[in-house]
This record gives sequence, C-alpha cells and structure tokens, in this order.
Amino acid sequence: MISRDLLRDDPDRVGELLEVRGEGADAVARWTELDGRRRSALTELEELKRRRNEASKAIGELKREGKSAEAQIAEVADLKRQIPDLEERVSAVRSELRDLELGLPNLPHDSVPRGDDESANRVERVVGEPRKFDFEPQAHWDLGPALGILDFERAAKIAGARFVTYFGAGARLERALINFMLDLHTGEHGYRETLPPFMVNGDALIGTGQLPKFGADLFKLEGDRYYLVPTAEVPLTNLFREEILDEADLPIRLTAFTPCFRSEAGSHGKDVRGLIRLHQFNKVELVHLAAPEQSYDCLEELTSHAEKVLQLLELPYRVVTLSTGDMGVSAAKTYDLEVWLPGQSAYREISSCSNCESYQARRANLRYRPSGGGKPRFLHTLNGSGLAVGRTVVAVLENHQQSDGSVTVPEVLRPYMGTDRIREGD
RNA sequence: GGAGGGGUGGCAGAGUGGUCGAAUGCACCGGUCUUGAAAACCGGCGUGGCUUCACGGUCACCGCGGGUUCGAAUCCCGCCCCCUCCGCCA
Repeated sequence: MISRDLLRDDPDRVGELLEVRGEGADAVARWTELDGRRRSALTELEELKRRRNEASKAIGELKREGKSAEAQIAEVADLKRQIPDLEERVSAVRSELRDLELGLPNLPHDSVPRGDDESANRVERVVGEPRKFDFEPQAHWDLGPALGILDFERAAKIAGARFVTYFGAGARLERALINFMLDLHTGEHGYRETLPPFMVNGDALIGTGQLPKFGADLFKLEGDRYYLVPTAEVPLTNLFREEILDEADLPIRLTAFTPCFRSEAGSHGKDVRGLIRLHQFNKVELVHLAAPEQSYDCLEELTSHAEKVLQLLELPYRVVTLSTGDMGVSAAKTYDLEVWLPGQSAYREISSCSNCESYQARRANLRYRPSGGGKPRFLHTLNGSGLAVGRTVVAVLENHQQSDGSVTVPEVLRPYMGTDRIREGD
C-alpha cells in the first residue's frame, strides 16, 4: 500500500511514478476523490454520533435524578434513523478506497531503471567466468534422466506436467543444498532459522501483495480457506503482522526452507522442459524486517548473502537490477541473480532480492517503536531467495558436468553429499 | 469429531448494563531525593481515524462480525483463536 500522506501531499509525483509501473494519474485522481468523500462523510457521521452520545449520557443523568428524559429519547431516536444510512455510505467509500489501494503497485526507488520490460534491466556486475567446455555440455533435462537422478515422466504419472521426482544422488543433492544454504545463512550471515506453515490464510497473502490481484497464480485448497505458500516470503513476512516491534531488535533476519507451490497460470509453453518452472519447488528464503533508514543497506547485504551461495558453489552469475516494468508489485527495488547455464547458454534467474520498503508493512500492519520513543512507524520488509534449490540443482549439474556424463560435486557440498562425484545409478 | 473453560492496555489482572478507554500491580519515560545508584515519593505512559496553524476537540477500538438497548467490555447470535478432557491419529 502506498502511504496516504504521500498520496495527499504529492499526488503529482505519485501519479508520475505509478505511470512508470502501468498505473496512471487517473488512479491517483480517483483516490483523491474517494478520500475526500470518505472524509466529509466521516465528519458528518461523527457529528451525529457525538450528539447521540451526548443525549444518551443526559438520559442516564436525568433518570438517576428521577426526571423525565422524553426530549432526549426522542432526539436519539431521530439520530438513530440517520446514522445507519451515513454509516453505510462511509463503509462503502472505505471499501472502494481499500480495493483501489490494494490494487496499486509500490513506487519504484530512484535508482531503479525505467522501462517497460526486462530489456531495460541493468546489469550491475558479472561474477565468475563461464567454463570453457571441450565437449558439448548437456542440458539438465538430458543429463539428469541419463544419470537416473531426475525423473519427469514418472512424476507426471503420479501428479502431472511440471512436476519432478528426484532419485538417489539427485534427492540427496537437493537435501544437501538445503542444508548447506541454511547452515551458511544461520552460521555465517546471522539469520534465525524458521520453519513456518506451508499453508497460509488470505490475510497473509494480502499482506505480502499476492492477493487480491494474483489469486490465479496460487493453489487454494478446495472447501477450505487455506492456500499453499507460493514462497516463504509470505509466512515469514507476515509472522509479526499487527505487532509493534522494538527498534533495538531490528533488523530481524529470518531464513527458512519451504516448498513453494505455484499454478503457473499463463505460462503455457514457457520452460516446459526440466525443473526450471514447476508447480512445486524448494526454496531457502531470506527475509529482513528493517528500520527504514537501514533498509537499503539491508538490501545490499541480503543480496550478498544470496551471492555467497553461488560463489561457494563455484557458479558464474550476474547481478541485474530489474527495471520498473519487470519488478513485482510489492517491490521498490529488486536485484535478480542470474546464474549461467551452459546447457542453455544463458543466464537464468535463480534469486530475486527485493526491498519492499513499507508497502507490505502497511498491508500487514507491521510496525516498530523508535528507540527514542514516539509513535510506532511502519518498518521496511525485504526478501530474497537464498536460493531457489531446484534451479541450483540445475546449475550444479550443468556447470560441473564432465564429458563422461558424471558431475563433480563442489567442494562445499562434499560433506553433505558424502562423495565428490555423481555417476550414473548413484 | 465430542464435552467444558477462556480471549481486556507491553505483561499480569480487576471489571457482569450508564459517571469505563477501562481499577490495581509490574515494566517503561520524566522529576524529587542521593557523591552516584538503588529504594521511596511525585508526574506521565494504548492504537487508529476525523478536525485544528497550534492548544485542543471528537469518533472508533476490551479476539472478529452481527444483534438487543436511550446506553454494551458487560446481555444475545455467528465466526476465529487458545487451553483442558475424551476419541482418532503422526
């Protein structure tokens, strides 16, 4: 949600920034109009309520003194005829205003490149050199099945398209990566390990911005009010909703492994092979709850924590700042980490690190009390993948494959894997 | 799934129809006292909205939503959550 103060004080600037994100100045104009209607109706309503309260109080006093209160009772009766009407008007305007506010995307940070799509993204740095192969590197969807560690066809039998089953060393590799990432973030980067529910309610999804607009991307349990989490960002960020935290406790850094469930509606024909785009995948997530003054430092740190995973796994990657047209609705600024995939000769997204500033905090009513005292303020929320585990498996297989079809296990994973090489049948 | 109990301010905990946004204690902030600290004493101390240059005024909030009443933290209905016991299950 965008700050109401900002909408009121500087509607032109908000309109201009929204323009860049596909919403126009007309949305701001509509907001201003609704807000005005809300305020005038509210003022009117509260005046009636004040008179009603006054009269009721008088009735009590008069009765206690044994006097007649007929006049006051009549006045209250009269007011009570008018109040429900006005109340309805107020709540109608309110919900219209809320619908509008919940539908508006966040405003981009000044440092974000403006543009309509990913072609306007800005490459910040390229880290590591793509390896030179003296043979034709295979894509993981050939390599994995050949090794007998990834099975898409059998997964389709029990579930359908866009699912995978790991066998043997593949399953172990997934588990090794999860443990490695969690150990790194808790041991070296100062995160608290968290294991949240994998199902959440609608309020949580409104809090982080998936609802009301993107319900089609989610799996909802039939006949129930639960949704499967599309990312651990949802449970983690909402964990402290409706709370007022102490500034001294910020930033709160949480990491969690969860599966993620996405319907991938509207992505037919995209990434149909392999485990790039599945209905269910695993992810280790990083979340910061930060004071506004520190949140952009936090974004750099969080991103560096995700990068560290790639570096230790000896995977070449680049860091990209998403343009205004390529960012998610909640983000004010997003860095994508794109890992090099030799099988596709392309950099592909493996992590997305965002500062949502106070956008989600407003929706989830996530606040903190400043150390110096004073009113509670909205904090800033950040999240990033540290990393998407399935895609990391892809990157490890493709980058560390050998000419004989085996895969060298990166040094840091060997204690977790119990081997330095994955061979057919492992 | 069945039976019972319970959700009040940062915490604990009173309050069963009006003068209750709410006693009291703890915590916290400011002050007095003290060489300093503690103790003691004095004062302050919820959140949001509307209005105001400001002082202030006002509305709402006692899990959430409805209802009864001139008037609801208090009575009635529905829902959510927590606890205990039984059943079932991992």
